[in-house]
Amino acid sequence: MSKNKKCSLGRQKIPIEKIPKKSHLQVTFSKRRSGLFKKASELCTLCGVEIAIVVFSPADKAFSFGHPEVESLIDRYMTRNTSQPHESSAHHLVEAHRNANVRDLNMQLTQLFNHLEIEKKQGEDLDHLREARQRQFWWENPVDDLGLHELLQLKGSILDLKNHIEKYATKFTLDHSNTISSSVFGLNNGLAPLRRYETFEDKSAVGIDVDISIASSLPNAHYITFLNAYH
Amino acid sequence: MSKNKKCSLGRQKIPIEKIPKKSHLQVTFSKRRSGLFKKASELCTLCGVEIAIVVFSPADKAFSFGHPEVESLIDRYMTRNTSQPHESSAHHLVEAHRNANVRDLNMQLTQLFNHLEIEKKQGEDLDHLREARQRQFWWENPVDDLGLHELLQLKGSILDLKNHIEKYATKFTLDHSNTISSSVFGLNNGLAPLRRYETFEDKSAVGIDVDISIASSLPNAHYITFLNAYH
DNA sequence: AAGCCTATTCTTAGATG
DNA sequence: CCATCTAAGAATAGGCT
Repeated sequence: MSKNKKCSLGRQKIPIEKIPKKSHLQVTFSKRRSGLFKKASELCTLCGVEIAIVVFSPADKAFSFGHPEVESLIDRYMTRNTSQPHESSAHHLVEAHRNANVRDLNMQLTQLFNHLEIEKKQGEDLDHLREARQRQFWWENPVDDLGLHELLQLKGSILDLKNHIEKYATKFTLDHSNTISSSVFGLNNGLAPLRRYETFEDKSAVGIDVDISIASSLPNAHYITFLNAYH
Repeated sequence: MSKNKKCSLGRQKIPIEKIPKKSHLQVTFSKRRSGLFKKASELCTLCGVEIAIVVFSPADKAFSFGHPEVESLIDRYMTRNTSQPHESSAHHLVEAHRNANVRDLNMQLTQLFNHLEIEKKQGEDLDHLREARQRQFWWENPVDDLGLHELLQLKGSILDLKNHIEKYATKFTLDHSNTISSSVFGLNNGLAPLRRYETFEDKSAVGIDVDISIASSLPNAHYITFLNAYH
């Protein structure tokens, strides 16, 4: 509580551009981040809306705000946003920065450009998805769509699999009463005891398994199943 | 430009609680949303950080702001956040609302409670993941870990599959020169022509496919593959 | 880094076009 | 719905602790 002279000039106007001084930047980041989260919180209560914010600091540290919770909102966003054109993002970006200065306009441009790329990528992904489906059920296609080569390959794979299984079946009968602890999986990292395997009740379910087996081996299988899960 | 009297009382203080009047709420939502996005934009440029915001209106309409883009930031958040405890979210929630009123404190409580549930769910999910892995490769387990029942079921499934394939192979030889257009898939919605199937070059790859086939049919397979893709 | 202070700038409630 | 005006209220830069 120093009461000498005017100890502060009060708030100074600063240009909206990258703050050069690092210590200064850190303080501003902290203060404005709090402000942002507070504004978000107020918007939540005032208007009864749901908001998720994710911030990555320059040091790549993650900060987040979410009401009711970040994850569920992200899920909701992904479901609708990855499957249909997101007019809202582009539209409201524009409306949000109606009075924006040149720097903000630049950022809008960047974002719109990114959106373009995303849309393009989405289109390609849809193509890949279709391609993958095609491959996934290719052996259910009308046979005249398949070459002899493919059918021979399929037969070979199935024979391989049959041999694989028969090997284990044989081993089972020979090796019936042996007890070796199963350390085959490197997954049990002491977090919890592996639960014992539960029997398959439904044989037909196993049959269905085999039907979709080939999808799992596609190079982009992870992405495809991700899309499936969120569509 | 009415210059009669004092035409405006200026800004009035409003309590931070749900606005009852709907038209009023809509205006406030629009204004404050713009303000929030502007603040976010300024924080981006001032501190060189990356921010994603997702807002769901009461009418469940989605608005978003993102620099550089919402999706990539969400991905980054998910990768690190779903695999390790998110101290930042809880911690900074508290710090952000240091001067919060009772309502805000309530919201914090809600969020922390949600976090608890998420952590619990995460733990359960990890368990399920391990369980699923166990099932996924169950037929690669040492045979003494499998019951006779399971081995018989597996044999049955494989025979089914073999018959399935042989049916198509037979159809192929009988039906060789026939040409039916393949409208088997309801997926080609006029967006792009379906690309022709490309031949499998590697027979061993098909063998591997079958190895992981059973995973795709688990009830929670989508979730599992999602986790795989994002870890 | 976290809190406080203060002068100043920024945001926005309410009314109006 | 969108823009504008006004003045009160809120946020915050800079400084200090």
